[in-house]
Amino acid sequence: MQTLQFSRLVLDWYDKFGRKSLPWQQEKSLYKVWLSEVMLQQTQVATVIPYFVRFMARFPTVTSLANAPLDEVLHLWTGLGYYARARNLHKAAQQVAQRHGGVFPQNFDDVAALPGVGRSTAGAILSLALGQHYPILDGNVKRVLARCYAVSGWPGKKEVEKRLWQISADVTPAAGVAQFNQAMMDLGAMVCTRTRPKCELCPLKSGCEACASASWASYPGKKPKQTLPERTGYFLLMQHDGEVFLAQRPPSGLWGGLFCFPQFESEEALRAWVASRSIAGRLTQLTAFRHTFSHFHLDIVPMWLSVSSAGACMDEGAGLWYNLASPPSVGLAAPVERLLQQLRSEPVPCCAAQSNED
DNA sequence: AATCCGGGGAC
DNA sequence: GTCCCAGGATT
Repeated sequence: MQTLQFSRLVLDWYDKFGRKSLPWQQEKSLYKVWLSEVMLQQTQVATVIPYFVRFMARFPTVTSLANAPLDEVLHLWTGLGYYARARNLHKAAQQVAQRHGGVFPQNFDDVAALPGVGRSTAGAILSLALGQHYPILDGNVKRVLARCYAVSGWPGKKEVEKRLWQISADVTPAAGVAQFNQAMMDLGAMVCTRTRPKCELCPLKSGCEACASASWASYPGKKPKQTLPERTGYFLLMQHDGEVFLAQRPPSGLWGGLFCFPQFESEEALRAWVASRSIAGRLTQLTAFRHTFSHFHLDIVPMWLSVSSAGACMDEGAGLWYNLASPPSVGLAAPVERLLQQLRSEPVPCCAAQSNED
């Protein structure tokens, strides 16, 4: 299919069926588009919307975001995942404030230099907000192009990704880039879906190689699957009245900057930690559960401990006594949030309440 | 080039 | 349960 024909079909389809009323499409600005694009990395639209609305209400400008404490940014990000995005977002806002006088940059290299912004996100920001001529390559575009041009192989492979970028650049028109790029994402999300694509509704039906051969299921190629390793984590739920102790994770890595229960690789290590601090009380094991990451399973064993006084725990790194009734604005990992919720609904776990096990 | 980084939705 | 999603940073 000619590239000019390709873009015309896509643009005509966008006029009729494309999305034009998403929150970040209203009174469009570089700041809104940037924020939405970062939130949308590896995250679906429906999940992002409430987070985006809360963020815009709390941080209406890039400067207000730059001036906020990182803990508050992480707090608003809690549950959205990939927390490095929030740390990068905050750092990028400060970069805009310092290097660009609080005005979001409009030059590709400046935008791509912001932490958390790569080639695709930079292209999306400048094309969607300003109509600058840049291609994008997100999961939606990859799927549409891989099928239309029968590009085989997993896009995680360098060679495959390079080919898709080339095609994306080829089909992206000089005029109407904003509508075109939005349309490609809409097509991937609404028509050219992962399973059961609605080919009869697709403007590219006539030229799509996968449709012609009924082979949409083969594109894009799947990631070679691996069995996830299993690990066990013992969480210490140390409680004093209505407060539980949380320690802050190191700034980078898994759950970076978030507040979590002190975690140990074994029950012995946990007991040793408690004993070395002369903390008295009886440990009670709560119901264990599994939390799965993209690259391993974590079996979590919560160990509850009631203590008589709150203190003497601020030894290594930042820690805080988290008040269950009036929670501070800090970032929490999903399983920690879950356990805190459990403590709220069952203030005194089973056997510690001197009740029988049945 | 390969690995790391989450949580949730769709199925 | 599995797969994958509006990817980027790190090594």
